[in-house]
Amino acid sequence: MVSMKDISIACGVSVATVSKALNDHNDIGAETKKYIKKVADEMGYLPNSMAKALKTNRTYNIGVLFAEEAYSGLTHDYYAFVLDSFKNTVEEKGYDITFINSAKARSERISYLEHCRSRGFDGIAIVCADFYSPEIMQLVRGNIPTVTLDHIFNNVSAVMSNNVQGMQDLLTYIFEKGHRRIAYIHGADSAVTQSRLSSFYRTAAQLGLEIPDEYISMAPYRDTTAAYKETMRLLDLKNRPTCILYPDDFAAFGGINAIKERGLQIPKDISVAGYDGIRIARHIEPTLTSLAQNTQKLGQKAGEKLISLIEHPKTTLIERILVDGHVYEGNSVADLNA
Amino acid sequence: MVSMKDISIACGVSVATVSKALNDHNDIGAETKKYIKKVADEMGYLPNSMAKALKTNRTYNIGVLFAEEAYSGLTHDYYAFVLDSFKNTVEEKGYDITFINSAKARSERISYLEHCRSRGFDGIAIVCADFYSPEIMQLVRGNIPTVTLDHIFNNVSAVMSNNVQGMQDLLTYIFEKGHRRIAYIHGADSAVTQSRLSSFYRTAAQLGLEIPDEYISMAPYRDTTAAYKETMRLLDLKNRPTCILYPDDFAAFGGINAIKERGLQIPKDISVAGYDGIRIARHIEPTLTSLAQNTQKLGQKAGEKLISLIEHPKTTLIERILVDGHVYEGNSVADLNA
DNA sequence: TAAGAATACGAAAACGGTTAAGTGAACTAA
DNA sequence: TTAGTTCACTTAACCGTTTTCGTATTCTTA
Repeated sequence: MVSMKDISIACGVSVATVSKALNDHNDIGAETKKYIKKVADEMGYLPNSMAKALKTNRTYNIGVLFAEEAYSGLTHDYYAFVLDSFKNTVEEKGYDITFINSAKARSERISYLEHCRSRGFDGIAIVCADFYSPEIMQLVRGNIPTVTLDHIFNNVSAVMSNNVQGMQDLLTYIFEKGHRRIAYIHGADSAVTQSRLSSFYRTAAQLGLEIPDEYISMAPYRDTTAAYKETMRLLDLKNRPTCILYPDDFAAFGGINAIKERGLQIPKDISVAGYDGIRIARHIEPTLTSLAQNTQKLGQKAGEKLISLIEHPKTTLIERILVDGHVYEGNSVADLNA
Repeated sequence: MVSMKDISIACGVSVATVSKALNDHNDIGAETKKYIKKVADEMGYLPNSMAKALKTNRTYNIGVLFAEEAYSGLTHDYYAFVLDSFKNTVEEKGYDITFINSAKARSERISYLEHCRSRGFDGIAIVCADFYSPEIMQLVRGNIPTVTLDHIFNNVSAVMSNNVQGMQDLLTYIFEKGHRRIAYIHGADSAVTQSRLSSFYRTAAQLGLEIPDEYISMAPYRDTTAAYKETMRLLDLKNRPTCILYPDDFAAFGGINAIKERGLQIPKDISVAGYDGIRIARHIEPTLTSLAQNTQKLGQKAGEKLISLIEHPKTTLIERILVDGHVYEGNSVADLNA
């Protein structure tokens, strides 16, 4: 690898001059600057990012935390899209992204925070994780610029999908299609679930909808089997709903299977709606009506906020950014007005 | 951040002693070593990875290249699973992974190779990319230990899913279910497509199957619309196939839609099979029979090979590793023997 | 024309580690 | 006793940058 020293020798100047020339300091003559840059280019010079980081305390590297459980991090449609967008946003600003982990084979395990400190990440994004674990708590208190997704900590910027608006829009859409008996199988307890559930009730009240208790139940996110069971239960009700909302699209597929197994047709006999708007749901019959998250914007906003926190720590405020989703209209919800 | 210097002062020894104590060199007394480690621990010492890398020329960081086109990199089930497995494998060995890109905002764009050199990656994995672009060519010739997935370059280790075995197993499975009129909609031209297609023909010959030309056609990978059209064409044939193979599971959904639209039932009236074995395909009806790639093993083998190349460059041979898949038996292929 | 300012560059320390070579003390062996 | 080892630790150079002070030269300006 050719270093500044090599260039300085080739140019007959000091390495200080080379450094300043390449960084466009203004105490270097225009001629010299041009010459040094030309030589650097010809010699194929590339800055050594470790050396630079060591000296400047800036790595231009962002740590991203993804749950380590399978089926929930990288391999989940929603998170993958958010990450992709986040990645593109920060890379455009000259940052790289590295996954945070706690492996560190050679000695004993280290904590997430220790990993981040050791790597000198300029900032970190917590995309999906067990937000209630002590390790995550330690991480967010570690004084590294941080942004979280879909979870709120004190004093930490967060980008959230607007679950209140989302559920409201979705329920209103279904209501306007003429449905009055609407069931909601919500996900396991969490801040996100709380938002959606309370928005569901509030919107229902505003619309003058009656929601019997038996219409509300729980199935964990992405659990097709549980959704299948709960759907069966709903179908057995004497006064069964005309539409069922699911925790997410994946779970909705479990429900759809139950419905088909009963010989019912969607949306003729019963309607269903999902949440997330994953890609595949638009390509299979029935195409699933769902609240599509704006994953592109979620990732972008998170990236922009984080970089702002890194580069302008004094003037960037800690805030919560809400990103609206929109109803993706498939053909799984019948229009009862027709 | 507490450094070795701080510890050396606290312990009344030189920083060299601290370094050697923490790295378990054997020219440090047992007592001293224990004491230094204890103090380091109490003071919350963490090694500065940039400083270490600068001196040792080892970053313990691996660059991973993912296609930058949407719908094909991170956000694709297959690649996401491979990456996840790769990530877990190398992290267990103390390596971190960082995405390779060519953004570098502040000055003009840099090439992938320049990015890797600048970051000092110990090794790189090319998971999915346009393997024929000049930038990738430059990258693989860059003399950084490299492993590619699903593509073969001279002098570069590659981990490949065994498409020959895969197609053979899948076709044989279908044959054994009694099917004799089998159509294959293959993907766009590529090394992978070539392998599968030639294996399809060879296996068919071995089984004594007659494959009319009209049974073979092309639809790009993951293109539901194209698969839909080709399926319609096949359904219109006077002597239509009893089973259709698709380029991948995603495309298969397009085909399934076409079949359902014709009022045909799967697998009663016609059978279908996919390729990849993506998760969602196991949760919707009909559950899709597909050749499931062993993404876990693909990622793991790639990780192990790469680390071996990094740590034992002399004794590790450049090779191609084939990873077998297996037939995932859904209920989309009818048993005609019954 | 001499003093002050501006210009263009260099010397050297520093960032936080690693490691080859050196050193003093205690220990061994003839 | 003494030279040679071994042990335990220190010195100092180095990795490739950045940046603070200098400083020598040229340019202003009174």
